[in-house]
Amino acid sequence: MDDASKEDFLDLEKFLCFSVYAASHAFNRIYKPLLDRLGLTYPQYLVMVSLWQEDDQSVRSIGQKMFLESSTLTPLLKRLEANGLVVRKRDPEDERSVRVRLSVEGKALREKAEEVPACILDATGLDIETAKRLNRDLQELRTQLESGAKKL
Amino acid sequence: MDDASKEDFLDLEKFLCFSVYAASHAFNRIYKPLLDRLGLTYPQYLVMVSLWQEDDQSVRSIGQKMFLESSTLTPLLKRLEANGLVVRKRDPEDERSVRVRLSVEGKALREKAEEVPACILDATGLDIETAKRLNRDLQELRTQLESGAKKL
DNA sequence: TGTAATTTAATCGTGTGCGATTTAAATTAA
DNA sequence: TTAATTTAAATCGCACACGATTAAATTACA
Repeated sequence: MDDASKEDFLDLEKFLCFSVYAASHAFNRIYKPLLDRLGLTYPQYLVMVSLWQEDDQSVRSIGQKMFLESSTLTPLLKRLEANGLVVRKRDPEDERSVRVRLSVEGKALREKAEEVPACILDATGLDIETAKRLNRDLQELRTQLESGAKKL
Repeated sequence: MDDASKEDFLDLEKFLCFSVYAASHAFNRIYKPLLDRLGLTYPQYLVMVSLWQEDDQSVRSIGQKMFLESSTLTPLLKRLEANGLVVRKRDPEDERSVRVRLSVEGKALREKAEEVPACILDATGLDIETAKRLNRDLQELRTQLESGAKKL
């Protein structure tokens, strides 16, 4: 590797991983004022979105969709429960599993949350098509990284 | 908004923010085994990359490049110092500022870290051109989000 | 000159995230 | 049927990440 390439490898701006990292934080920051009004954090909001799409999921199911461990989800779900948005209950069919259900308040919050995605899309400054393309590329990237993880 | 669009807005997979969020975690996970060998976490690695590119920076300077607050950086830098990779010292010219310098060990670690970016690029399964394009798109997105943040 | 405003790190509290371990329940094997 | 294995959550320790606040140094300016 020549010196120029070495410099390239050390230029933070050229790190794809860094761009993803920084963009993720930027999203977090832009969501914050909107989600504060709903009394949600960003990961909590994503869990609620998942539950609005499909109520009554197991912790495991939510974890698979969000790529999170129970060690992350359990405390988060407990906080949502403490805030009265969901109810956690062992599945009588399989006592290992915990079902997460929306409460009345949790369902009601959906109305207030409906304006959020449009606000965000607006803030990205992207047209729908570009957003969709970027979305696809990132999903592919994530899939690749997950399959690549085994080799390292 | 008709019902179909409403469903769209609730499909987690269609959330650009979620794709970024998930890809960011995926990067984190794939870096872990590589960085464990160097005794670094992922954010610590990014700080080291910044210092390898330009040694002797203030906390402020690192924060600006990485879009992080001192509340995040100070403990992280203290850990790097505890591990003998950097030295933190008040700037005699301006006592408000803290200069962060690589130690001999910190400089030496660069050799061992040189193989990392190639491993990662390989794991993304992307060719250089696609990686560069995605990188540019994400940088633009971040810039947009930052300027959009003021409006919300 | 002296006081107000600004800048820079650090500190604190809250909430993720993850790996390793633990506990309990369910499934499979012997 | 018991025993071994697997699975699902929860728990624990550690490391970010941020907002709010604080303390100290510097700068602005009246």
